[in-house]
Amino acid sequence: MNRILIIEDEESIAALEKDYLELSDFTVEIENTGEKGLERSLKEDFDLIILDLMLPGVDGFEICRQVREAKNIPIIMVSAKKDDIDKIRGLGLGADDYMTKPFSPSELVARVKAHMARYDRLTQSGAQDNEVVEIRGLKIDKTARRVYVNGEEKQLTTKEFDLLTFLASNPNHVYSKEELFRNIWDMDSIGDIATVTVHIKKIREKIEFDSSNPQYIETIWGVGYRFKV
Amino acid sequence: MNRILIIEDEESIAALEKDYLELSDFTVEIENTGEKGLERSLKEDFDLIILDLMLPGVDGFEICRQVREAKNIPIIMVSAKKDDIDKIRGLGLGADDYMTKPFSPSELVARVKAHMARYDRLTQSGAQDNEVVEIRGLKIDKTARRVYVNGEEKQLTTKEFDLLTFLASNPNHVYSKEELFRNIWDMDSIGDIATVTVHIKKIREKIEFDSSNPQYIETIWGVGYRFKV
DNA sequence: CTGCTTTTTATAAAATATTAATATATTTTA
DNA sequence: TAAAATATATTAATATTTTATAAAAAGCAG
Repeated sequence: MNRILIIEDEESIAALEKDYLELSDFTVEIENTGEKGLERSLKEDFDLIILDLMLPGVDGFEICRQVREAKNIPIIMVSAKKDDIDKIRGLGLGADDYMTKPFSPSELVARVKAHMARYDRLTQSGAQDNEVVEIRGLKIDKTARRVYVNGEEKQLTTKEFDLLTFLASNPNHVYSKEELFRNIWDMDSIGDIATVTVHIKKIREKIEFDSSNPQYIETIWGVGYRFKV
Repeated sequence: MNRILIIEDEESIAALEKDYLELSDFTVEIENTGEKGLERSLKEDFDLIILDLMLPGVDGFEICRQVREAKNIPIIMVSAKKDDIDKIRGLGLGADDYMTKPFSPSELVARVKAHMARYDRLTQSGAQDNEVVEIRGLKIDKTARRVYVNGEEKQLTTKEFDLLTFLASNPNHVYSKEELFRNIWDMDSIGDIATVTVHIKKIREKIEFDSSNPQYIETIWGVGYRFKV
């Protein structure tokens, strides 16, 4: 799944871009201010950013600079003034592309695709050993032991991570608390299976939108738990 | 040193491009035919290719396709016809950029620089065993065994350097203390993994701004350590 | 011997895991 | 259908584990 963040204060333009990109199966989110856009760019896990230059608050130059300092993802800068392009280049901010308004949406889509393809080409070839499980917005990077929900990283503890990873790696399979305990805890550890319940609750608190109506880990009454796929 | 190959049959244009690029300290070579250009592209080790579409013999489309099959280096395609750009895109040949003649030489230079910078950025950061690792202000020169934080050199001892280098060379990967010990200490050395902890602390004291809130080496409780990328 | 690095040891501090008690929800049974 | 029985959810207190820190001991090169 490819997530794109559009940072653009003109809502109609942002909405238009979003529509076209979604037709090409991208997941698109919009922020209207520089502050929010910068914050989410750094915190969440987007695959590409479309960045307007003129923004209320933090401007595009500064956002580009800060994002590039932290990440290598493609950044496409958008500006109404043709002169700005030279300025962006001159500053060496590390933007990957520049478009002047107005532009055709299909042109934007073409460029987005090209940048993502190149990014994949250049980064994937560098032996990536990360084992990743991804189901409906939940992404588990086993090597890095990171968990993301819709791109946002969640901090799980060791047992929480192990338990979630076990369930997510065997989706659609119902495990009793005893089975979960045997699989995740040490063989010889004598313990109460109530601790499984508590951990499930904690995981839900962290990854579920509505913890009392879980969409990832389901309770099967009288039997155990199941990761819904 | 950055080597560029220009594949272009109009000698005057090729010469002009070469002149400008050499002013920016690139090493430039020219081929006038598709055959020779393709052969050298595959055989030699260029950092970027500027490729004219209309060529006697093998045309630009075919050259682009074949080079891209073998290498990831940036390819800038040049054409006299604006319509060709859509065609190149449509074919998904994996060209990195397109320019229509006539274009200003400074424009070309700017694009060449941008593409090389991106290429370096994306390939160097992908955990390879480069001699220099650079992540968010931390620079490790493995050959010289020097460490810099925001340009300032820090004096690390042998073990500290080895441990930091190992982690930074495999960023985003969580390693247990046992794994770190096995990888950095001699196989047969019987030791306490507590020594890993102590070294981590010492490294943090030297490279972190706030040692108790580390931004390079993270602690993954109950599991080990991870170099944050 | 001397100064530096590395390792060990002990203790403090931090984070996490478990237990236990209570509340809530679901199923069973009368 | 209501009460009882059972299972899970929630919360908070307690226990355990893990790591950080500091300092001493051991090792080592000049």
